[in-house]
Amino acid sequence: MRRYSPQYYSPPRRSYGGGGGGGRGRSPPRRRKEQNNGSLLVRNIPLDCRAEELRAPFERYGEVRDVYIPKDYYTGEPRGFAFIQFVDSYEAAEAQYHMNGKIFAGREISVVVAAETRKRPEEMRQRTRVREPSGHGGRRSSYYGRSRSRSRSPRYPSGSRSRYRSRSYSPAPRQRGDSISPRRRHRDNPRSPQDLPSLRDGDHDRRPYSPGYDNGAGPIENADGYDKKPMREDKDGRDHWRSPDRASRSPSGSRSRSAELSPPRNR
DNA sequence: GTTGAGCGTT
Repeated sequence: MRRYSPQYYSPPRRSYGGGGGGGRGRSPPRRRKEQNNGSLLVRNIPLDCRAEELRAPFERYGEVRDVYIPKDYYTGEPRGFAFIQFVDSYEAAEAQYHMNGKIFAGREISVVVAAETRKRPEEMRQRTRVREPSGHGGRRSSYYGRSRSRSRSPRYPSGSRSRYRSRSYSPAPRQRGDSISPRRRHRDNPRSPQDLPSLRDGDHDRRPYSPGYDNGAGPIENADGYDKKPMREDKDGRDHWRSPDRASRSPSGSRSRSAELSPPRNR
């Protein structure tokens, strides 16, 4: 058995001077070809900052593959930081070095190298949801006050696989000649015979995502007192709306744990 | 091929 000598081992702190918690020291102190995966973490960005706006200054240093602004899973509010994934990690490092401490939108942003690639919902679940120790019923959700205002209902997360996916990311700008799908064969589209007529019309600006920034003021809010359901009420809409547990519900009436894993409903 | 619920702030 090899035991680690009690030598003075300093915990891996942020190696890259993110100056702010970036890097997280998750990366081992080992010298690697690149100390990043091409992902940068940008902190201190305005909440109403758009991915495109962020991408612009960063693209100067390299090709940005993706820009992602994580939002609260439950509230849907931006958290004030963003991830910028570069195609080349070297460029990412350059961008990090140059953009770190730069003034963006009147704020000094901190750019650090991201730890790793994005996390999966599964990981997120464990992360955001504290797993209570089995045995004792000590239910203590002492993680950050995530569900601060649960007035708003989440955009129907993965659980509902709805197409309402709020993608606040802006995919890499595809240069012409490299179209992802030159011809999309529509299998059956009874609803819209034409698939996005004005989408690829000339040099239209790439607007892959229209977030709930509609009015800028509030994301998506139905505080009008109007209890409008986000989900579609189309006739076929409810057809989709089929609880998974309902179909596979055990005859014994045992509650599917799907409900437990499911995010907190609005009520 | 992907995945967006990413390391965070009051």
